[in-house]
Amino acid sequence: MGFMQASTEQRTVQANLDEVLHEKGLRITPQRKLIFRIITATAQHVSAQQIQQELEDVFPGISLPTVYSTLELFTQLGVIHKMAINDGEMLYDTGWSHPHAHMKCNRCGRIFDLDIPPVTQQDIRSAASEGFSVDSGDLLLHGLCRECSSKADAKVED
Amino acid sequence: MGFMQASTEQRTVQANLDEVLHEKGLRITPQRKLIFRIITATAQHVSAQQIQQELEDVFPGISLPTVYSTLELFTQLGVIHKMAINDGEMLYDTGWSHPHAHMKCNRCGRIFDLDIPPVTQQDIRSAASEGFSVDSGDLLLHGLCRECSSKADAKVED
DNA sequence: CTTGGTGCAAAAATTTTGCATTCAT
DNA sequence: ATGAATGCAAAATTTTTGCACCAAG
Repeated sequence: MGFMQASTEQRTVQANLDEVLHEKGLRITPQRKLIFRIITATAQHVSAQQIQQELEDVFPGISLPTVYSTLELFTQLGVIHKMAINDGEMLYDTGWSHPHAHMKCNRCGRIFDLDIPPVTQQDIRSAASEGFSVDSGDLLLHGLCRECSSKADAKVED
Repeated sequence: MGFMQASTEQRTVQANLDEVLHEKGLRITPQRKLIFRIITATAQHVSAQQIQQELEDVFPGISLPTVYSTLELFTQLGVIHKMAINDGEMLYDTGWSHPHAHMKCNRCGRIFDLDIPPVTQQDIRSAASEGFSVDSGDLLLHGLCRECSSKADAKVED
């Protein structure tokens, strides 16, 4: 449970990835480093497609299967967090960013990060009382973002 | 726990659907009634495929597109609640069941209902302070269910 | 009757799998 | 050198779309 800032600690974070990979006897490939860098550099969560799109700029020729396998690896290593928010699309966050909830705007469809703890100690205790041991959790709020709230009769733009 | 009995309240709920449909000038078709009945009769959330599978037993020949369009209609009418929990799969709950969180077991993959309010007043206030107006929300906890907790070295069975 | 809903088939979109090639160690 | 990771293509899944037919109001 060590949280760190995304920008200033970038080097540390990158080192952390190398360390984790090395510990597990996994290879430190440029693809893995780049994919990880994109995720950590992005303030908000990203989708697999977004990652592949950004990769095209700096490292053309990376395939989606590689992106997916890397994301799956990172998820299992615990360095990123995977969640189903958009309809059939998985989104990815840094695993050691401080816990936050997500907000999906019903009008524009965008997803925002909210500085709200998604899981409370109360949640964990309540779940435990029903026999569940909680490891992590995602809170997705639905409603209207600031922009869409102000223009009450806006249309869907995404 | 906390859910309506399939038989006692079923009529009321069913009447509620008819009412909503009638109010909006929408047709009350046997497919819609059946799909709705399945969702309300199911203690837990269901997927589109589960619904279609159950439909096959009592009303063979219902197509998945019909299931989806009906689910989408119900969602927009507010009589059911749609959420992305399983990887690329949407799950559906009754819209007027009392709010509850969901728990996904990392081992067996099953999803359980938890008697925990997914969204707190604090969440709503916090979101409002950032300019968001919250309409609803989903809380998905990850961890181990009771069964999988007890048998520590169990395998994935779903 | 008339409009809207259903069913079928095919398309779209996201994620997964298999295998030959390449590269990190 | 060697075995794991990548890239490509194709498959698997879930969801959406278009059109002809049928049924609810």
